[in-house]
Amino acid sequence: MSNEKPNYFDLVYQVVREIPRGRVTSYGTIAHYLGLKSGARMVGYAMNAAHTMPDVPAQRVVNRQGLLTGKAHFETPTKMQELLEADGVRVENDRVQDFDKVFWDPDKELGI
DNA sequence: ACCGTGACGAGAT
DNA sequence: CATCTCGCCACGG
Repeated sequence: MSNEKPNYFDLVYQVVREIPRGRVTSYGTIAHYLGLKSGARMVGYAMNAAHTMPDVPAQRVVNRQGLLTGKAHFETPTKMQELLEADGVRVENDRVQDFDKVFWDPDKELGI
């Protein structure tokens, strides 16, 4: 049944919108939450098109190391860091400080 | 219709 | 411990 194909892009946007201000998460975490074990790339690619979607704080999504790998895709290379700092997240040398403290886990926060 | 590429991650060597 | 390779889905050429 389920003739509908799972549109992961949309699912990713839904999750990203739930990220609270001052928190961040990783591509792989979102992917895992959606059931994609190794679909982290998909999440990143979805973010590439996120600028077409409103209310999608892509700056709150970083890689597993807490690095702002996608900063180059923002309006300006420093925009991502500025947005994060505006959220209250400390960023230094393109890396989120206290990453484990500001980390937002959907499995934990939203529940499974 | 086919192939390559892409804001990543985990496992293998 | 560092490096390499494969896998995941979608989209462009």
